Amino acid sequence: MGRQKIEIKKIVKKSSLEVTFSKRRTGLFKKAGELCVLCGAEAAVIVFSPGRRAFVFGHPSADAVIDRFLHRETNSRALVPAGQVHGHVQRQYLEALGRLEVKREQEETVGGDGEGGFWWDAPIENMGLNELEQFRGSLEELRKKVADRVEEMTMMMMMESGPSSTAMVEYAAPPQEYNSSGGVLHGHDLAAHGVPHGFDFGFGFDEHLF
Amino acid sequence: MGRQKIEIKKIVKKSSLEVTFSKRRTGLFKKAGELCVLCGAEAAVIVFSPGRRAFVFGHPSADAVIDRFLHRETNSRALVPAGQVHGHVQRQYLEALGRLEVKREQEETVGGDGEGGFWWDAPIENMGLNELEQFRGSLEELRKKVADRVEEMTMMMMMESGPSSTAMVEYAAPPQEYNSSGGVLHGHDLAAHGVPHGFDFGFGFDEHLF
DNA sequence: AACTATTTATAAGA
DNA sequence: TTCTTATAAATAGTT
Repeated sequence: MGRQKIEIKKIVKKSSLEVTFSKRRTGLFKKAGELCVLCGAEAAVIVFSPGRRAFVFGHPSADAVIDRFLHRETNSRALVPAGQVHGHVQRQYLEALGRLEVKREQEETVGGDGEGGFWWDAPIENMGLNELEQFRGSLEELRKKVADRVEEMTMMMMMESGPSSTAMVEYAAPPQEYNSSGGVLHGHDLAAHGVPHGFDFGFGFDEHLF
Repeated sequence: MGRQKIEIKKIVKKSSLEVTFSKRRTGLFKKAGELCVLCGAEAAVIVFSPGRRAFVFGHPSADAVIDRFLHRETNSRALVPAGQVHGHVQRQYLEALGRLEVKREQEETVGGDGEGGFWWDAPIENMGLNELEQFRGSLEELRKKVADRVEEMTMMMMMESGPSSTAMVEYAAPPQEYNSSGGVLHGHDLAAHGVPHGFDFGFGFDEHLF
């Protein structure tokens, strides 16, 4: 949608990638907001830039939508686009497990044009089940943290009110940076997430941020 | 973007609303997918139609992105659009609790054009804390179900493989209905979500679905 | 950041 | 509902 048609393939030129990411993320959030208003829908959009920065849109809030989604897994029906049902379930779990030590090819300005496929298309047959166990353990831990959080919430709920609305938030990985507008919610406030958090699988990558 | 410009306000004519929701939801997912491919980003989009049906887009999977989001709450910076920070935290929790008995004004073809505000802007001061307890209890229940699910997964993970890709899934609240395309994964399969599920608060409304 | 030439998305209509 | 088509929007390449 511009001076020239582009193929939907990874942009290699970093500067272009950044500007495109910025423009399209904005457009995506706008679209999401319009959908909510026009149709009375509720939506959440979470986007992680290749630089690991998280951008979030939510109406009425990302947490509300995410919670709603996470709490009603039963009674579902899938409409997978192409012909890809195989490995779906499996892959989701792999992802949930915190993503394995599969090499990730991003930010590397892979000169050529070959798609090469996404990293999560990597083989998984050899994966052990210990991750599964780890997951179970983490969940148990989660349960505990939630129980504790309930106490905190009990307090917090007593002291706030007033209208709110659609919120677009950027969760930054790095300590300081990127304050274009709006107030800053501090740790304590942000800790109040619908679904308790704070448990981690211990995985992660070190990439440049932008 | 069509024969005629439209205002971004809730569509009252139900038939139009359904068509618009469908078209725009599709467009939103497409945009999200393009953003992921073009920029090497990861994104998740969750949309609940006014009929309470959930549509989900995710790359590499909604769960992966959601998990990643939920696990890194610290170091955040908020960019709230208007001037609305009040009640945010609180509201998030209310949402998480499964939404209270706040009258929901949707689908009702409220003739006029007055916005009237969203249902979630309803007062909440009178809410008790019993819901909180119920939440805690549900979580405990969740933990159990997850533990069981781990067993199932152990089995499932052994028998699937092959490339997959970005997945668009529709989670339907009602038992049967709405199969426009793609294969149908049965309960057992779909139960395999990154973040365990299956617990319910017992709330809910009965609305038409679309 | 702004500015347009074009490509896309999509509101109506069939 | 699925397909057209006229237009409104989004945005790629530039400045």
